[in-house]
Amino acid sequence: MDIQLKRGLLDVCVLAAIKNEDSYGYKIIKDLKPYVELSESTLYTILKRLESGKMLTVRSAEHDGRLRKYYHITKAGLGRIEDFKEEWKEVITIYQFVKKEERHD
Amino acid sequence: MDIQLKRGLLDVCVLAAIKNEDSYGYKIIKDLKPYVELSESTLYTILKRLESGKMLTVRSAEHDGRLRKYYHITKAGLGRIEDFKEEWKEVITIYQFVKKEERHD
DNA sequence: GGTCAATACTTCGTGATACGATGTATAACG
DNA sequence: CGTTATACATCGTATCACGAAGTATTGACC
Repeated sequence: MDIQLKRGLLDVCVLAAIKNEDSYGYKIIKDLKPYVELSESTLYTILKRLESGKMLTVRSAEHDGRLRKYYHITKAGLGRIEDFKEEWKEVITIYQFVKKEERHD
Repeated sequence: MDIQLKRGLLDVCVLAAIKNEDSYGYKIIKDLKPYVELSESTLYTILKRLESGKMLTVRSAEHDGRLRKYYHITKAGLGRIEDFKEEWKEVITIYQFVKKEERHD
């Protein structure tokens, strides 16, 4: 999938992935795989961005002797998803414009 | 509208704007305004990118003593729009994932 | 017990790109 | 004659997704 097209989607996807249940990096990637593929470097960049934007909080926990960082969505994070859904209406309008411009010859 | 969300849309919008009729910079911006706002610097960057990608061809013409550059879509440009429509199916899947992850409490 | 895949997180550098700022030049309007 | 609209161009910057590379542990296979 085109990178540019993903850009507006990834942040919200990650938020959606932790919305119902706290999750951690590796699991987020696997959960999103059927919908969007993203590399580890991309994910961790996103998680840091979302954290500094107070869209989520982090909690470290040990699991089988290995460290795991669990991410928990905040009110702002939930708000971000709602904003996205609003903006989606504009996106649909744009898509319709692109589709509409058909040559009927 | 969120810049990131626009990123995958702008190129195709510009192509759609010249699809049925050759157009020029200033007119493209005005035609797109109801759907997406984009600045002149952005547009001319896009037009150059699309030109070097052979998505369109350019032709200079005088209009009322002023220079105008008319842009004409190529086969590749039309193909780009079709590819976009295909990719859109994936985008819809992603959107549905984001929407689906609702908390039902 | 040694090798390898899977799990899990981190850092660095790079290329793509939307935008504001700024500039040039002409036409139209009052 | 000043202002607005038309029309195109360039430069620098910030944001961002990604590949590459690295660290470290667990578990399976032979």
